[in-house]
Amino acid sequence: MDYQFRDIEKRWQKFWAENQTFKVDNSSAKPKYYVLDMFPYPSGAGLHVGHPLGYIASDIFARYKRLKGFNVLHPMGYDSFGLPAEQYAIQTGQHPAITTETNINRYREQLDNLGFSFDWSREVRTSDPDYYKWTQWIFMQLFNSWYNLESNKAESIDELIKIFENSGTAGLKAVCDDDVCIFSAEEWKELPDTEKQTELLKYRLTYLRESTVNWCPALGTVLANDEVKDGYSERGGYPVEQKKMMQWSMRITAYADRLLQGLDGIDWPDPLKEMQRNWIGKSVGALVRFGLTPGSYPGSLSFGEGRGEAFIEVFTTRVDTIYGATFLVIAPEHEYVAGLTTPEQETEILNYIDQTKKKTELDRMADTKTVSGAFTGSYARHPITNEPIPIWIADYVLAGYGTGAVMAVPSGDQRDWLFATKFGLPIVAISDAQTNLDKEADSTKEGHYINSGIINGLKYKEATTTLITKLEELGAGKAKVNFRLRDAIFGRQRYWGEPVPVYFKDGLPYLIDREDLPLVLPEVDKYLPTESGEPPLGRADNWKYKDDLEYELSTMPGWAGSSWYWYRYMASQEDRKQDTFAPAEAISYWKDVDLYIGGSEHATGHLLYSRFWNKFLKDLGYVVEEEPFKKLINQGMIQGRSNFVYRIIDEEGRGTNKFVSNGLKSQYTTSALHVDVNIVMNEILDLEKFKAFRPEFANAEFILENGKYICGVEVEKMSKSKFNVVSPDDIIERFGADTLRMYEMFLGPLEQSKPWNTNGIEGVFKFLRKFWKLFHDDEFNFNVSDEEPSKAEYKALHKIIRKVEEDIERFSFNTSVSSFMICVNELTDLKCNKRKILQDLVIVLAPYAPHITEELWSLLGNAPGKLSVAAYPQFNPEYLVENEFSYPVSVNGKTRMNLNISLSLSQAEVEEIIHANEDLKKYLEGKNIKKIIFVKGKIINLVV
RNA sequence: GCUCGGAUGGUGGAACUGGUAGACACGCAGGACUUAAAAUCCUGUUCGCCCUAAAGCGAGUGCGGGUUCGAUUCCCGCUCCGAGUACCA
Repeated sequence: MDYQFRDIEKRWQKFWAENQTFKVDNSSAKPKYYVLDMFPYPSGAGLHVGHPLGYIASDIFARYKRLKGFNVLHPMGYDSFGLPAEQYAIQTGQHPAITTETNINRYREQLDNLGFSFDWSREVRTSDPDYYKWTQWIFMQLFNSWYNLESNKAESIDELIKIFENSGTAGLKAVCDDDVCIFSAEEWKELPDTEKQTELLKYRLTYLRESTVNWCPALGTVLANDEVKDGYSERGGYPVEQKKMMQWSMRITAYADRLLQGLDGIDWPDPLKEMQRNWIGKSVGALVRFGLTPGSYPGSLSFGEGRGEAFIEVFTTRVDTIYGATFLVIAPEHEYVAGLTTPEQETEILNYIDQTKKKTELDRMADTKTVSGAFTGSYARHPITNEPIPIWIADYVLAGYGTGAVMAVPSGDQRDWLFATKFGLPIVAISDAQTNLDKEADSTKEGHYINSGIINGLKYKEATTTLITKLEELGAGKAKVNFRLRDAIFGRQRYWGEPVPVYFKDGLPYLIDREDLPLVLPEVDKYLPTESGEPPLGRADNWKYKDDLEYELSTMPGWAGSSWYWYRYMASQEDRKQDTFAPAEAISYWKDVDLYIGGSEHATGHLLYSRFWNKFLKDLGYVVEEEPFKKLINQGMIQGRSNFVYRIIDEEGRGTNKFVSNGLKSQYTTSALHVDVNIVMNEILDLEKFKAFRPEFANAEFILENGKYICGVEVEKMSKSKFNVVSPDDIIERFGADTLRMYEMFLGPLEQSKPWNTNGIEGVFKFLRKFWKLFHDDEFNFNVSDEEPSKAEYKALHKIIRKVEEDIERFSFNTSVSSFMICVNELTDLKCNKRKILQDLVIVLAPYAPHITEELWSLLGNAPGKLSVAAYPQFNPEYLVENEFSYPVSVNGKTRMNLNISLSLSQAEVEEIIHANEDLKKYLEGKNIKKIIFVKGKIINLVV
């Protein structure tokens, strides 16, 4: 029989499922290897051909590692909470759980058709109560923890209470809110319980606090920073505004430094690490206080009382430029603005604030060129020179970063320079290396300081340390590290997410008892906010803890369930009966993910949150590794490739039913129409299928070139409306899963983005048929010989054994597909049907094309299903040893001819051959050979 | 603006530490088999020059320069495309 891929693939997929071929144990004499894919959100559209790219790569890797003798954990699951199912529920009333279930079944079918070697017994679904029980449990651990900067890790809140009881806040180094109280042990003990709880909330790693959030009215929920793109929601593209709300947050900032440092030790793509570094945004600098002498401003600022004079605190990364600070700028939202504004300036300031408020986030971003601001009328004192410094407000200073106030150094900072120039403020040079100050600012760190009091004549490094010491002496400043990273908002006013396991008493949040987990999502009549604007959970009947206390109505964000899921996979079905998210033995066996494959769009979301939760769980001793994902590969995005037909437009500008081929379209007035890519092959339109594509095309006429209708091409996002979605199901139906797997790899480097193009898939299909043919005679009878292979046959085999090893280890899957083709072409030419060659070749190819190789493996008489645990053949370099090499001989770097020369010869002997060679003479034309470059096994180059 | 990628035939791409540029495949052209088509197989296919072929010559990895016996690969300067990020003090 010819290669019957449909029958073979179905049969082996069934065999693997029935025999649980890829089920893995949590213990083994073999070394462990954990290969993980980013689990999908099961969307209603199903998988398109771009989705499996990463899964195919990871499956090849997992299968290869099994052959190499590893105990491989390779699981799959679903990130099944999310907005689309809920939006669908709002429109149709269908419960999101039902939609999700349907979509998951469809995904599963599609994944099964690709022949992946997942251990499905370990599947997880984040929306499953047995799973989100543990998401809620982790939330509870975070609530019960604080971050101790002394030990530099998270500790139990009970420890903090003990500290308060023993010594109050004295000497405490903790990550906490800015407004924590200072108290002694005695004062603490005197506090009523509600106040104790209020205070503790300021330390908890997940906490409730009034904060400015990204509110999306259209979605009716808050969004995290990474879910907002250019002022619009990432999902749906709705406008997002800033709003103050009581919100659950995660104190990820406590881990900022560890998240930054951890990047150095992990094998991730550099651009991705760089994105995380930028997102964390560490800047090293100083906090400096500019004093406000009582009477120098009109308002009565109460903030300084009892603690010395009032001051404005600024953050700067260039404390060395402090002598160049000629004014201060504070954000329009800064809390002192009202207190600092003099009566004369009041109108101007109020106008300016008004103006700023009207600007949307987007305007503010787009319009970075216009300089605007207003003078408060008040002055602060320079901390070192005591000179009076005017205080301005301007919207280029952001309330949310640093202290919301900056010292403006117009000679060293371009924005400050523009501001000073516009408003006529002084620009003072501070370095002898500064040039062109009348044209622009110069932020150089070179040169020696001038006009700079105690640092005159010094260079950058000494100046900085000198100043910080001085400021500390004066009590006017200190070194400070600032991060751009904000705490992560954790609540969503949505239905389809994990309920927060919290109830309220006297307005304060308390955790439910652990025994009451999971807190199961209640039924609601509608998936919309309540009439009073409460989240959908407010609609649930009797949604009260112990029938009495109000539950939290927000649910958790999409990233909650995905921030720890790789640990749940470590728990087998048996393990999941235990009362733990994963047994300690399983965690200490699997430890971490050795290889993680997924898209780079998760750089500042999932991949950062996961690292945060992992570090937290490590602090508490539940997991063993500081970093969860040792090696990470970003697969490229597969874009769509749209095809177009060109409809001719008549004189009146109406579309006709006549279509012109791409090459001739310039001779007519046309409009381009998307045409379904599935009826186009190699840009040639299938005319009959086109006529059937839509009723109005049934009588379409065509103007052809060379008898064919050639379509236009453009690269766009893959989407239904562009008719460029290619489904893996169709490809598998036509060519089989093995062909699809190999073709997706053959398309190009894994990490590179590329448009999907079905042109060329036949090359891979032909390859598999040729491979099948090696094992069969012309009548397709299985025909394998036990004869001893020739040297050439061994050579072909061992070349591929080594090549595939090298390629897989460096994730270069496309090149090994080429090499397989070369190998099969060679063996076909050699008419090789020797078992000793073919059996090993079956093993080497198995990770790429698992179905056809399983079939041939059992046809060769081996135990069915044991291919996946066969041993990868041992590479023997002896078969590749050559004693002659065809040297390219070049003259002045230009290759002229090839010469077969024994590899054992020395340079002197080779030179002799060169000098004696007649054919070379014509290239020399009497010129003298100055030098002969000879690289053994590579090249001979004559310099003349 | 800043950061990070990338640019090689008609197309996808290969060339791993500087050593024969264009592997492998698609497409295209021609041929064999066939009544015909499909399938399969064979030959050619970077561009230019030479009537054609063989042979040969010249150019050639976005552009300009450099290092080197030798550069797709290393260095400097630019152009274009893509991604991320943005008054971050």
